[in-house]
Amino acid sequence: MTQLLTIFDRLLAQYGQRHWWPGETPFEVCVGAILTQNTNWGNVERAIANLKEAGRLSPPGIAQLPPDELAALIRPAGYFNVKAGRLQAFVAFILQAADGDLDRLFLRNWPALRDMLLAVRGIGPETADSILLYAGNQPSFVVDAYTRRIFNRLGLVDETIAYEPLRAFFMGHLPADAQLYNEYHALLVEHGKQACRTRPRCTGCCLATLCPTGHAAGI
DNA sequence: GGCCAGGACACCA
DNA sequence: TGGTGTCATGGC
Repeated sequence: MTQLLTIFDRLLAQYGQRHWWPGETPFEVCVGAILTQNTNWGNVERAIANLKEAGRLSPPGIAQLPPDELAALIRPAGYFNVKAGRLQAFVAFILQAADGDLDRLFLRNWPALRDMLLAVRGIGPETADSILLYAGNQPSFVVDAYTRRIFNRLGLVDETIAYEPLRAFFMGHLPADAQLYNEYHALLVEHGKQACRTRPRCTGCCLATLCPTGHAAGI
């Protein structure tokens, strides 16, 4: 608990509040969560802009669009055929489960809703947790490639740790606080982009003195 | 021109 | 259960 909060405090001091997730509405956050799968966020922004311009950034707007037309709109996000199917599976789910009303959807018990989201084709654990946390404000911690890389370098987890145990590591050591989870994941992404991608070890960054590999070895 | 980016899934052993 | 291939664009 203390160590995880120390890391959080240092990241917050370094980068400040991130005000995540970028998106004007909860639905836009959900769409972004699907489109950003293994994809640079800048490309996702182009795709979302296309959907907005076409007046299709809504559950019925996406549900009623022919798959090839939807794919053409989201083309900049990459994997456009795959993601078109995933977006339509997601909107079919929320239309069926809550008549397309996300506020209503998030009234459900969130662990049960997580299982329902995971059953939707194309919604894996990271996407489900991003939707729950950033669109639904539910305390479901999001872990990603940056999280695994950073905490492996800190010597706290194995680099091959699977998604669920890594998520459980955080949720077992932190209070169930959606605002804390929100900021923590956003800070980890920022740190991953700025520091951990450009340095082989976390020397010279705000976490250096906590890093047994980089700091102690002086790499 | 190669690598990477806020994954998920099918297939195989 | 774990490893590998596939999906694809755009920035650096």
